[in-house]
Amino acid sequence: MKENVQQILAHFHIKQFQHDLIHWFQTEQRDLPWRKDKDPYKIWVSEVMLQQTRVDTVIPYFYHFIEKFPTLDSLAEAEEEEVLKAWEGLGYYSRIRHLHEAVKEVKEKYGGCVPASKEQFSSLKGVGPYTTGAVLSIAYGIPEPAVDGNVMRVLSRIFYITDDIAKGSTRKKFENIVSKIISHDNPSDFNQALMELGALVCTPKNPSCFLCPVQRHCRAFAEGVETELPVKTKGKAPKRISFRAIVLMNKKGNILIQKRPPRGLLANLWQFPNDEHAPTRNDEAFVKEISERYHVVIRSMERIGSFEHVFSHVVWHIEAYKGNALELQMGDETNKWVTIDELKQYAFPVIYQKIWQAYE
DNA sequence: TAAGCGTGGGC
DNA sequence: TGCCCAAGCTT
Repeated sequence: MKENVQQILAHFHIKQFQHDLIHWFQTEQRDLPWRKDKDPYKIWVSEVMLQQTRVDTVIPYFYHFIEKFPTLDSLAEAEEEEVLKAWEGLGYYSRIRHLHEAVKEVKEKYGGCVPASKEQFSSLKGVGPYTTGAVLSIAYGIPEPAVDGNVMRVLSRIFYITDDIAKGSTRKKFENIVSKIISHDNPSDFNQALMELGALVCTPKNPSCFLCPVQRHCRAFAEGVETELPVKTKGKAPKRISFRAIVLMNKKGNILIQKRPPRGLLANLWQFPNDEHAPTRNDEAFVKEISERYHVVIRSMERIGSFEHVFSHVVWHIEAYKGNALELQMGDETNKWVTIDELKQYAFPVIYQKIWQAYE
């Protein structure tokens, strides 16, 4: 039997909760680079970077990205290749492709000013319900819910909610609750405080309830069940895929690289020749496959290592080689022979960076 | 609705 | 070590 929102909020001291939470945030919040001003563009960039990504990982990327693209217009005018390079290593690369497309639209349609309209902003590429609420509340002070994993964890404990947070439909229930309890005087600090509390105090494991500013409002703490919340079902085990890759050098000392397709895993990033699409069973078949697909003659080949890389939904096992080759065709848009120096301009996924390190 | 989509850190 | 995770969105 699930309670409705009205029942959940019965006897809940909203004003007191808002004050306890916001006061704590204003005292204890971390000094983070995207909190230095309320520039909607910078807030937006930070929110996209922070999707499924830790604060400590994001900080150096944020500094570098904002230095390189200090304004929305500068990002809108940048080349895709350069933008992707600034995202190299952050993961979930569709985020930056969508952000790039979105800022171009903002430049064209809204003169480079991030729209404060929920309808307009949320229609942009890569902007979902969370990002909409986060940017509108933090940058513009608009009282919209910004429900992420932190908020669902915190509120599942505060209100003893046992819905499975792995289900998409559960987020709406929390948005409904937040829209009832959000501070209209300070929606920015309220939303950020819920997330900050989840990151610093109301953590997934071993929550620090003894120093929680809203302990007196928490049903889970009162019942002693905080470590059993939130309820979250597990995903299925990732598939394993094995294939080979090879770093090829021609007589001029150039390296062959290939741009990945514009959709799917690691879209638009660069890689070394491989047989991912049709894994071969032995060296002979591998040489034949690479020769035909990449229009090269492989003159020598040597194994340089074995690599495993775990993605969210798949595990790659790569046998890596290096070799010398003759090129039979000039390069094109997706297959290029580049100098070792030029390699640095192209964005590679981490697994191929590791293979390059083994080659060097 | 659920799968696809990265990476690095913590325990 | 092998899991779980971290400020989600798209299809």
